[in-house]
Amino acid sequence: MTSRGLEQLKQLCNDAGIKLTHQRLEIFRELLSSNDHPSAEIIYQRLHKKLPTIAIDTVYRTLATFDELGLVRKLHIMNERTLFDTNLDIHHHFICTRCRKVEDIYWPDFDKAMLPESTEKMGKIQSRHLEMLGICNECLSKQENQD
Amino acid sequence: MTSRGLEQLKQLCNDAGIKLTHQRLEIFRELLSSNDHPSAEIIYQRLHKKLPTIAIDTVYRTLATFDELGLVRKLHIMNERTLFDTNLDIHHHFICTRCRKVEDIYWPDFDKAMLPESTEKMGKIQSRHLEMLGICNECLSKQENQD
DNA sequence: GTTAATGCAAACGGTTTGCAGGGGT
DNA sequence: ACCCCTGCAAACCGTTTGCATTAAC
Repeated sequence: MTSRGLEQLKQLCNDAGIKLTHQRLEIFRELLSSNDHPSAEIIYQRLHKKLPTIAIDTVYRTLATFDELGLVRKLHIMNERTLFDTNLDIHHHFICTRCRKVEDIYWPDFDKAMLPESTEKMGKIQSRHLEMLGICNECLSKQENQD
Repeated sequence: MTSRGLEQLKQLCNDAGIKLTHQRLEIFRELLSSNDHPSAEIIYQRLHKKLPTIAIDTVYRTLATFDELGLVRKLHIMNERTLFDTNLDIHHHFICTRCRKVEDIYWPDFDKAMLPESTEKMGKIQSRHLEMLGICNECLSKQENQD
């Protein structure tokens, strides 16, 4: 959600004909400052300090709205709760199978690469997303310390 | 689940020290004949004709066991129920966002390709999985017919 | 003032678990 | 005979929905 400001939210709400409520603004602000890939639950917890009356279903509803507006993208990784990606640039993900951390990966050469012919025959491809599973350095070093 | 037979299941159960029950055998047999990516529910429904007394939780438990044995692989796609992949060869997926069909894609050149340096620095990568989202030809032609 | 959005609570759906009885070794 | 596995039912947990109230326009 880099390089976007609160002004843009106002504009987007206007264009979409929906109201710019206090909750939407605060959830947007929270997403702006998120560098990770938070779940609805995590966003709710972080927001709860500032907005003690906010309900978890409002967070879900707002994230669904933001998804429709193209402000966030849903991630379905492992069997966990849905994560929300605020980075709209074309990118991919490294996922630590141990601590479940998700990190963004940029690989422009791959994004430009032609797909195999067999794939093109299956239908019209709209996007490609690469998931790399492994163990992150943090977990690897923890493992060494245990030995 | 190509190129594997029931003999292998017997061997695997023996090695793992678990029992080769009627249910496990039938679920394995069902998976052998699956060319798609069925959910636990679908496997349950298909099996119900042959084994009317089988319970859905047995299907879940058995699939979890098979996952541990490396006989199937879980797929977490869109926000749906978990799908089970019986194809253990290295491959990727084309996913139709309209009808939610999942098709296997082989791309050996990509499997051999070096990852960007930044990725290697994040940790030890164990596998990579590519998801291509789009509209399948079947859905595309349905769309044309509607016009 | 009108209408859409929120908060609350209850429902939902896929998946998991505790337990007692049954089947494989 | 032993004990793991199954079937049944109930719990579980993330997410969604119905409804009355509240707040944005």
